[in-house]
Amino acid sequence: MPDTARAAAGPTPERRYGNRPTMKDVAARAGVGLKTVSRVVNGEAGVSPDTERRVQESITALGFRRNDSARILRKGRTASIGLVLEDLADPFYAPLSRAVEEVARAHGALLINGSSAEDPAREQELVLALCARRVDGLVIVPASGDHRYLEPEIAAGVATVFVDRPPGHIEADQVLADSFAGARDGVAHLIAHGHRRIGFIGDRPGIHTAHERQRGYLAAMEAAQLPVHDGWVAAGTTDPERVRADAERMLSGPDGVTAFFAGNNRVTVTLVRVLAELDRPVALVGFDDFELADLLVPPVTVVAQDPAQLGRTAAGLLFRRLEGANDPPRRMTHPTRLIARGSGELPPAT
Amino acid sequence: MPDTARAAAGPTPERRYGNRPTMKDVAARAGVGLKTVSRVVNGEAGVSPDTERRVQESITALGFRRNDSARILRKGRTASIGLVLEDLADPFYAPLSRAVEEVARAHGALLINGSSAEDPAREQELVLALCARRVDGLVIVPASGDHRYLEPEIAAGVATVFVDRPPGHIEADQVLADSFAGARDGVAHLIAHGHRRIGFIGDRPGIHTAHERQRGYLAAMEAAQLPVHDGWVAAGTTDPERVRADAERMLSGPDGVTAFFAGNNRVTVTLVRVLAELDRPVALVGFDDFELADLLVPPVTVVAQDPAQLGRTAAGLLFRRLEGANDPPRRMTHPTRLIARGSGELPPAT
DNA sequence: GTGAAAGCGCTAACAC
DNA sequence: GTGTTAGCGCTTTCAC
Repeated sequence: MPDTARAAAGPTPERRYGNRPTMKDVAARAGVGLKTVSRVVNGEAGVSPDTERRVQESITALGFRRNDSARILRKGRTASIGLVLEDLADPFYAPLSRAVEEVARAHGALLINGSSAEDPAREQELVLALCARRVDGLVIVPASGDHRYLEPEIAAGVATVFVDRPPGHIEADQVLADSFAGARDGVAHLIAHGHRRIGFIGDRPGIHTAHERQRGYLAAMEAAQLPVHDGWVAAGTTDPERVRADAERMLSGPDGVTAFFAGNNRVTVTLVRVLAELDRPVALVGFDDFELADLLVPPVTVVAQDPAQLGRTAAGLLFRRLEGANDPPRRMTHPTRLIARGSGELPPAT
Repeated sequence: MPDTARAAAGPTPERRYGNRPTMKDVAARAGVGLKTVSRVVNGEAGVSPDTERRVQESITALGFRRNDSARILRKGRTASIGLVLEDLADPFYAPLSRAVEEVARAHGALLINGSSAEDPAREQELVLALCARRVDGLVIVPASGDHRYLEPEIAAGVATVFVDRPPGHIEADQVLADSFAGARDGVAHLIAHGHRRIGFIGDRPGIHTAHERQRGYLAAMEAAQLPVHDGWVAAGTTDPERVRADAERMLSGPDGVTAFFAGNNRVTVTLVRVLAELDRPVALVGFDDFELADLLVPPVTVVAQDPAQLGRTAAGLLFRRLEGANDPPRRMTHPTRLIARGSGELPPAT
């Protein structure tokens, strides 16, 4: 009985991957050696046209597809990178993720991604799972403040780039927006339009960007020699209930604030809702641009950053590393841009 | 020279994965057998506390992390699923993607995803790359109309679920929203508010959902015995310029439309912009809900579907298959929900 | 131009 | 409890 028949007939041995044919099967059916199949599959030279045809026929007939798991094991490169961020569905991170994907694609790599849900333990679990898969590199939007768990991985050669927020307690490439300057300029913009009592509502101050934006707010107030009352700064979750309660508190009383600076897009949206219910105009500048901001009434003035650009830069840096660049870790800071649309130019209510 | 020393010293052989230690290295350093290390790493029983401690120490010292590529090769399961959709960053698909991720996570699987950019060739390329990685299953939002290329993969046991749009020329599980009924009811809503000249602007009719929604529009008009002029139906890319041009054409002249039904969220948003520039009110109902729809002026009436729910259902179906369910492929249709907010209840301008 | 043999790092099966 | 062996499906090396 020739090999060809043996491969096709008989009691099929329990095979893995739902009984997929292997190169060996293809070789047997085509009556060639294993290596020849490998050559054809990988488009290597040194196969006669006739042999190649026979192998191709065998591949099609058997429905063969190369098993990249085995290939990866042998080659040591997975041609995949990992992306861990807070929430894939967040309108800020979705374009970042998409940009990373495009860069990966341009380099022939697949993207594995996961949402940390702002939970440090989950971030670590995801990152280490990706390392176990031997992704070639990682792009991380940190949820955790301590990344020493990554030291063995980085030492072992996993390229790592942090984006949007810096890593904790380790040195690594990072791509950030200038949160401090952005917030400072946004608040200065409100001050320039006559506001003296300005509230700041931000995300949890443990988050680097949130902290920086709060610093920016304080810097602008101080630069204008304006006092900041205790109740004017609120930081916590971006839960709408919390934001609403803080906003309403800041607005109450004769000394209520006449303007808000919102620390991120979720806070901004909640504030838009709160302010829409008031009978007096209250100014608003928000950090992060968002879709339809220009269609609201009044249109919302924002400090915009470009998430897709952050993602592109981070992924670019990552692939530079993968191609061998080994200069010291660098921090790249992207500027923000104030977009005046109306809500930030409202004068203080009298 | 004992094994321990041999592993640690001497001219390090060129190893892969950036010179990562293997179980063999861990075993040598701990002075135990390979299988014992495997047991400890995988939390299997049958290791004495003392041995376990030694192995753990060795793991930490060496910075060992199990190579899942090798594990996958051996076990035949990758504990990962693939998701291919149009655009990860689209506000409709991002929550779908996130929902699939959550279900995957609950089943201990990672998610590899890719954007097809509505390009059939790119969809196929991505899907086959995922199959080569031997993902356990696939969730696909089709860009292509012909999925026969998947036949060998499905035959080989790759579980596949289509979501948002049905597959072409193959049988497979599918999870859809009821586009036809949703559009029909949305248009009937406009008719109920007195409109007789209603324009439909949709996505390319080659897309299943776009086609169904157009059918729904026509069905509602016919049910009300309303004529549909040639110029009242426009289908094409969701490019804002195209949508704007079509809308302006439909609005012009004494017999211009008094209301629009928009085929998806991108069209809706462009129409909101166009209508905001007019000096007369024009009614609008859009397919797909979107953030801030309730804050626009007027608030936008929509036919809502729940993308996260679609994703959850699809992923749930996928894991049912992975757990062995082999009943015939099924189609699950989710109902849509009309949310009246104002723009769809405007009467026809006189 | 082609193929045989070794081995990537792990787990399964079985021995001790 | 612990270790040895074989082999997952591929690529690498080297011989023909």
